[in-house]
Amino acid sequence: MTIRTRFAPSPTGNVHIGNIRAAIYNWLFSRHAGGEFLLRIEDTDLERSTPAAVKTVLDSLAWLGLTYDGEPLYQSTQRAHHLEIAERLLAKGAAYKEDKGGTGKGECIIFKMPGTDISFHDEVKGDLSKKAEDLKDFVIVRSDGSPVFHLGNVVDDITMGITHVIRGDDHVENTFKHVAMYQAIGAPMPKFAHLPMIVNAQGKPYSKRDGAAYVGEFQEKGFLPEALFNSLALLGWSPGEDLEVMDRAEMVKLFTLDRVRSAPSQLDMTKLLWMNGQHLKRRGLDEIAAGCEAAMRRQGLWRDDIAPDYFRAAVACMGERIRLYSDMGEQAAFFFDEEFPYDEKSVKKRLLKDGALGILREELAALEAVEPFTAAATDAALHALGERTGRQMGDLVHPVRVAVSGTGVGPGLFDMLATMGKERVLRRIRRTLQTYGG
RNA sequence: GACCCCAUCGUCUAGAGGUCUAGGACACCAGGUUUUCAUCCUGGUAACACGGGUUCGAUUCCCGUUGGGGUCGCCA
Repeated sequence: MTIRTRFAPSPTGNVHIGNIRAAIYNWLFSRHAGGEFLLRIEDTDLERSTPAAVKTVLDSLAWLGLTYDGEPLYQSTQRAHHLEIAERLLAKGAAYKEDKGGTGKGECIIFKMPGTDISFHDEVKGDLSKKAEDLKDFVIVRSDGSPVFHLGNVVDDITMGITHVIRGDDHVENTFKHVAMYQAIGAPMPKFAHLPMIVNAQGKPYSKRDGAAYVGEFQEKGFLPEALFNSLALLGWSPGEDLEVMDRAEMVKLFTLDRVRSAPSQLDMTKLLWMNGQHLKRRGLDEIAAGCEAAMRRQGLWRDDIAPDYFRAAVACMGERIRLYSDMGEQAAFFFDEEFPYDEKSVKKRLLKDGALGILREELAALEAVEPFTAAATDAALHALGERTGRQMGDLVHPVRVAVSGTGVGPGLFDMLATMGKERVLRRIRRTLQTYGG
């Protein structure tokens, strides 16, 4: 029998990380078993389930590389079938009609619980059971004739041939109802696995107030999909042997449900950031440059006059200082903008002290003579100047750094100078001298 | 409130009765490398919620307490 799992989101316009984590586990589990991973769009709430909302789901899956088999099943197309099953349950006496009053008007169809205790084996939580008196009958078809979640969910899982239902912890209580339905319908029972919630520092369900809660937000911030994937997979699952940084293939190979924990866990943004850096290292310069460019466009920092080669060189120069694509725009915009701002503190500390401007003038002269303008050559020139004047390298390096970048922190100075090129460097130093030198 | 579930360093976790003076990672602290920052290297601080059992022996098994979470819709 082929293992078949599914992801069954109801499109609301946002895909929560807890939800996508469930998708990741379903995907990992089926790919590990050589089975299928199906997609079902639970779009019965027509108001919220707009084409745009569906697209958000599809985009999130695609971004994370969660490929699904076959075409997505839209639940709204199954309505007739749902109602047919409801009729059959009615005929069997497993359901009954009643006017419960209250919200609805008229009769609805109610599923009759069997009156016995119900138990099932959860693949991560173990044996779960509930007493008959704690189980209540529930509506499966509203008085307006529309099927309720429980009916559609179970019937669709049966028609799709789902063998493993892997979903969030918030569904455990529903599962007792679902188990009863499978029995009443006479369909083979899938295996169930309930995943712990992702919570915030207060132990409450993780929400966007805790940083970012939707897949799209992480994408916008410039996170790598494989880093989010890796981090989310590790929230509740561990392959053992102290393995942490993995690509999808490694996780597929190692993933098993019995190594999934049943305690809720917090998402730590700092560790996610570290994870992102780890995965960034595995990417090539071209990919990183492309990601940084996309991020800068989103940040409104991209300029069409940035030469591709210069951009790549600047990204390479920043090296591992880039942990997030958005870092390029936030930390290294000075590479491309001649109107870069000067950091006040750095100016005070490095330019307006102890004759620093005088040193900068000498350095300008020394750099003017450097040809070709390589990192090694500028390095040598400033070292020579240092020897000649008996100054520490620190006294020489900092004024130049602030003069060409406006900030006291950044890549290694000589690499940065070589990357910027002689013309740009000299121009910036001259302008700085004019601005602050009087 | 009722029912169900959960409980190892600040965080994510390893640990499936002795191998645990509890291991790893992030974060943090100290030192080193570096012109700055980041990276990198070395070292360090830091946890089995509590109380009872079971056992020769419990982080590991059982019960209770405490704490936390989930569910109690003609939402999904």
